Amino acid sequence: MSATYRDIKADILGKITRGEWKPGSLIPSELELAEVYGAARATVNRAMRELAEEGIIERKRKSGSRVRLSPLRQARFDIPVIRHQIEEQGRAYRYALVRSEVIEAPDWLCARLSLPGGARVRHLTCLHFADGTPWLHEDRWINLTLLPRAEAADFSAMGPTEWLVTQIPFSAVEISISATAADATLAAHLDCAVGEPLLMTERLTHWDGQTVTYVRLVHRPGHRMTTRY
Amino acid sequence: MSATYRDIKADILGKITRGEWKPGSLIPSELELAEVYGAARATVNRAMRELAEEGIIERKRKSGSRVRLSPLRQARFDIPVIRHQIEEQGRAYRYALVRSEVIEAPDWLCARLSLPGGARVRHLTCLHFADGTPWLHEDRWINLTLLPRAEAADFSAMGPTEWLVTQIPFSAVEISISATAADATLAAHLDCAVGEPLLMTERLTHWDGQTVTYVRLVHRPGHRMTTRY
DNA sequence: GAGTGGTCTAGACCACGCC
DNA sequence: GCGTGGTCTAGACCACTCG
Repeated sequence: MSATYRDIKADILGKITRGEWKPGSLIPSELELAEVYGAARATVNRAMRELAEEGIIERKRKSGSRVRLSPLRQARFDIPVIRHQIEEQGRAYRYALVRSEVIEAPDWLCARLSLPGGARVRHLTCLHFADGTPWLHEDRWINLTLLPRAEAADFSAMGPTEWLVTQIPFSAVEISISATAADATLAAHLDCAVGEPLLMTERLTHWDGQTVTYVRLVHRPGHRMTTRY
Repeated sequence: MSATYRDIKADILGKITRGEWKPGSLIPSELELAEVYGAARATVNRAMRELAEEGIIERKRKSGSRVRLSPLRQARFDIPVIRHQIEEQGRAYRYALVRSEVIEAPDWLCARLSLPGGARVRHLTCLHFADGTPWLHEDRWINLTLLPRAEAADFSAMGPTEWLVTQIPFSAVEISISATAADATLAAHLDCAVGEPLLMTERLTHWDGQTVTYVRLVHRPGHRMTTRY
């Protein structure tokens, strides 16, 4: 009798995946579908809206809704808390602080963070292990002008990522993924050969228009980021 | 007077980013917020639902909604159509078919695609250029058992990706990102040194429970995937 | 049991975008 | 203009879950 928005969404998605409604073709209007399914228009609207958000259909006022030609626009990757990611695999997590210093930001960092020359930053190098083998190398820079508390904080037991989420309420983030070659330091820390290709994630965290912290995470050799949709 | 769900969402997000509502703390119920904002509960519900989808808050029946402790769960990356990605930069797109063959799937491919031994596949190697410089190397395998039309298709002018979207209505996809080292072939095609670290995207496309196609996209040296949220 | 979110309805008005 | 999606409302019932 009463179709839920999930039923309707699944049914429409079925018609698309089975090829009954082909890419580029027009889908009946919300009013028509509401009648077909015996539901309110708001219910049909929610089903269609979610399909649009997922990149399966395109909607335009007056012209109606169409099945998208290229079936997708975006992929979502989970950003795990490192400790959880490792523990979910049933492996033991261990954290180690390798190096900690307070310095004047080098030029490349000033450029990256839009900092004035001579700004002081805390620079940390940390390692994350899974069952004793290196999992992730973390190079973290914290802007002390914006977060002076970071100068005195103790990162020997708690990693900077975990500490930072307790300090910064919420923030705009820019994430970048690329490939890099292991230099001597990375090779030693990640237990791999110099020159080995490694997956690198960089994150810039903004707050109130300024950059609070920059982190460069280099994953163990062979690491993959995977997602389904 | 009348607050839209966008207004409400922005206002709540503001309270969270400004630290008025701290991570872990309880947010007023929908009913209370509806009164505060002078809106219907459905309107508040939509604002809160979207904040939950974006990983900003957590909701549970009876216990209510809380600001998440770790402010995020996922990042979205746009999956561009290569041609568009290049043309949006104001650069000229060019496609080239490097190699095409129909073969029995090698063992590693059978394993990856859950194919029976001896299954025939079409294997294509293509290059995508931006302003004449190599942008992306594409290694594509198409399961001919599921898509026999692919055997006769001509990929000299149209890339397999563009052709496939016209053939497969919609599909489940698995995406994987990793770092790889350039071998001699890749180095020649992408005009870089052997051993250079390169970002690789792999995609498995399923249809009706079976794998239709597998593609390995290797990006030009220094390529970054970037997103904000 | 009772509070909270999850969803549906019927109706309404608005905004965009073709014609 | 007018059709389509975008959103809001007021009210309702249900489902989960905590005490």
